[in-house]
Amino acid sequence: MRPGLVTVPRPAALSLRPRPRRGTPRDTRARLVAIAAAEFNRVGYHGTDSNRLARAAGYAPGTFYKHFPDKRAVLLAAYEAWVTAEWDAIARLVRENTRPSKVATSIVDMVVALHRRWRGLRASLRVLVAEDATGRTFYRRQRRRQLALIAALRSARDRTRLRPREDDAVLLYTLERVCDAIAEGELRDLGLAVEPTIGVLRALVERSIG
Amino acid sequence: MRPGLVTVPRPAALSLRPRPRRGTPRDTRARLVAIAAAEFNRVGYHGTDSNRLARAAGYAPGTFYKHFPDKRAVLLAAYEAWVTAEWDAIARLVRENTRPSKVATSIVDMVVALHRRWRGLRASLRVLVAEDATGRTFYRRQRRRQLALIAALRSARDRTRLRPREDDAVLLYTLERVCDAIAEGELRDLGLAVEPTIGVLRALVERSIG
Amino acid sequence: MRPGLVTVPRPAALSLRPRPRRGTPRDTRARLVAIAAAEFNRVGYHGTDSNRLARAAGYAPGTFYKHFPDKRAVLLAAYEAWVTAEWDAIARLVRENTRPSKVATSIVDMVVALHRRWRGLRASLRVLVAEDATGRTFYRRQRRRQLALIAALRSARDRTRLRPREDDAVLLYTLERVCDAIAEGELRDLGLAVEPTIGVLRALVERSIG
Amino acid sequence: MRPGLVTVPRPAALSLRPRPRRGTPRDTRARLVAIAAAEFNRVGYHGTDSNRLARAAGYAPGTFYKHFPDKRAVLLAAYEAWVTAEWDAIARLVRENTRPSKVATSIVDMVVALHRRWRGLRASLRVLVAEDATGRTFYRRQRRRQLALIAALRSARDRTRLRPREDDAVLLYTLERVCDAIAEGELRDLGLAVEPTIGVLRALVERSIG
DNA sequence: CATGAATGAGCCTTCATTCAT
DNA sequence: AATGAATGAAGGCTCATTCAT
Repeated sequence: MRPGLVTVPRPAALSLRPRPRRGTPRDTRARLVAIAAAEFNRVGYHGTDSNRLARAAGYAPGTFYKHFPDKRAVLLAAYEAWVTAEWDAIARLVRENTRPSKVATSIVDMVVALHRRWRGLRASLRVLVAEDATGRTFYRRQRRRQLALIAALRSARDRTRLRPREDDAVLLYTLERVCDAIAEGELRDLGLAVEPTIGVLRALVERSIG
Repeated sequence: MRPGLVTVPRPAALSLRPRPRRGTPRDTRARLVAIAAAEFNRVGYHGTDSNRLARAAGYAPGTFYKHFPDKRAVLLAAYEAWVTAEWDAIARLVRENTRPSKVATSIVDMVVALHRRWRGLRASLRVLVAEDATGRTFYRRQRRRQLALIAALRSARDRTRLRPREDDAVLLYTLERVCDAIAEGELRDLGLAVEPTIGVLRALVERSIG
Repeated sequence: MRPGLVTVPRPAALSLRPRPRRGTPRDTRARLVAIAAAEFNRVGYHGTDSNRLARAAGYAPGTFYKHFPDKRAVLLAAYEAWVTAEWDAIARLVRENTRPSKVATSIVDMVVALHRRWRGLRASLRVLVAEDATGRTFYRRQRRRQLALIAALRSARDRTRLRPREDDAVLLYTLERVCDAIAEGELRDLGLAVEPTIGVLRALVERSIG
Repeated sequence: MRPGLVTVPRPAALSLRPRPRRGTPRDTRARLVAIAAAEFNRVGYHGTDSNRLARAAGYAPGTFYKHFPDKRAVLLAAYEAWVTAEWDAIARLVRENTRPSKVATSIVDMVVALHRRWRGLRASLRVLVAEDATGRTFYRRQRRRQLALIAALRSARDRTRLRPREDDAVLLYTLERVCDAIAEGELRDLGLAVEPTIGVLRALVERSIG
């Protein structure tokens, strides 16, 4: 299954224009976010031109700025949708499986797949985090959510053992960084095998969950 | 001791001018790299403009382009100096200590310190890696060097045990990412304690070395 | 009658601003081309800077680049308008007159007048032809059009005699080069009389048409 | 025989350096002019960088400006050498032949060959003429010399018939322009045959001389 | 709600020229 | 005579953003 980021509403009626012009603000906004995710993913934050982005979504430049205060804002919206999708999926996997090793495997596999699919979007966000205070703040809020989620996931399984939250954070960073490296092709360029590396990650996650 | 990145040669003779007008290309280049490192560190890659950078180093814009083909090139030069300095320091620590736990501690402390001092420079490089193919290639070459270094360090201590290089890579990524998080203040924002996190890193490194 | 190159549309409504802020792209483009023609004519290709050009037309620099991919493109547009205007005029003269000597005289007079008026624009194009492959291609396309036009003009008058196209080309080059010399004041500097020279041209053209 | 523009003195002694550093001002100047001719011919006036030019001749940038007030001056020097060489050759041909048709043929052939060989240098001069008053003045002085030479050549053969100098000028312009067209490949792009065109030129020259 | 023409600050880069050695 | 490090004015082009319609 191709991991979709944002669901774009289909136009009710057919028209010659690529996209319907009038619509609810919600739909317009969703379309812009979806296109933005694809564009950032494809050419990066600075490689994405807000005018082109609007046109690609079937709108004029001005329309874009009616829905977002600035270019940064769409990236944050797109990224937030991405994080939400990722963690919904993870939560689902946890719910649907009981065996820790199975859970760990499917989580790592999914995270790798998502990072592969959205590596450009993630890189764009990293750029924003590096350059922009707002981006930074946003990013940390996401992290806090993730940390809370992890804690919740584990406490649902095992109420007695109390791992320090610092361990969770380190695991989170490791998972993220290594999956990025896999997605970017860094491992291959380093002459390293991907499967064993994924195996290392699975072991780490399993130990954390188990 | 504040870890310095590049040593700028002092002018041999005193002069009324703020900077010597003529010097060896080596010195000029070194000055430009030093200033560039500081500027990138302070305001990031896109926040640094090549004219200001040259002026800050005491030169005219054209001088900059006599020494570097473009803005990207100074960042790579500055970053390379940084990496070299970091790994020289690590190698020194390894050489000077015998007890694994002591080595691990001093390595982690030093890496944390360097990441703290040069967090903006590192972020700049990350931006370039995200946006530019040359930056990417350069980055991976650095990584390969690091991996080779790690392998060399360990084989010097223990020839029998063969850890897969994949483990080293994961450790490297973890160390880097977590140190960046510490340097950027992410941990604090997450309500996590820095010391225990550093403790986790020390343990990881020690296990890898020991 | 002063030969005009491009007619710039007047704004429909009066406004306090020196220029209308919004207009159809067609009008804006036409204004830019008209100003560009005048600027290139006045200070040459390298003497014209795109920002000043835009300002002279009442626009900001960015507006220029919304209408032309680069500076070269306006020159080509302006020159094309010029060539078209010139040959429309020539075709009109041919249509309106029957006596070959009359036709030859008015053609030469007009060409001299146009070259005088637009000598700087022509010189700018020559610079581009000398320096730029695209300029060269463009120039030759114009030439082909001219050659085709000449052939058409003559065949309309005299179907039997077949002059080789090489003769037409030589005539074209001669006419162009000598008119440029007149326009640039070369003849005067050479101590030559303009009228007799024009007489030579008339004779050549008449022989070609007759 | 490859038409040479400027004869460069050979270094008296062998050395590891590409060129001897010290020499008479005359030699240095000649070397610079020779290299400049080649560079302008290859990449045009604006495409030639005075620093590179100096280096190509084996000197430092400053040396160039010790011998020429500016970049323009070398172009003029190189072009003057070219014109002199061309007209020396023409004068020689006239002296060596008696039959007008033979003279005309060899003149046209040689002019075509020279224009082919030095088309870039000629184009560079045209650029300067278009953009620079000094270049213009210089160019006209050359023309005056040519006109005087033509008059001298003819009067040596035929003292009775007095062709107006205007005719000579028109012939000169035609010859020049058409040879440039041949050299630049314009004719080929126009689908015209070169040989017949050269034939037209020969006929014109012969009629003028005869 | 949507449009899209217009904005303009900003940035990188070039290259002819100088001058202290 | 030659050097070559340094200069700095200049200019082409981008793109996030605005605002009148």
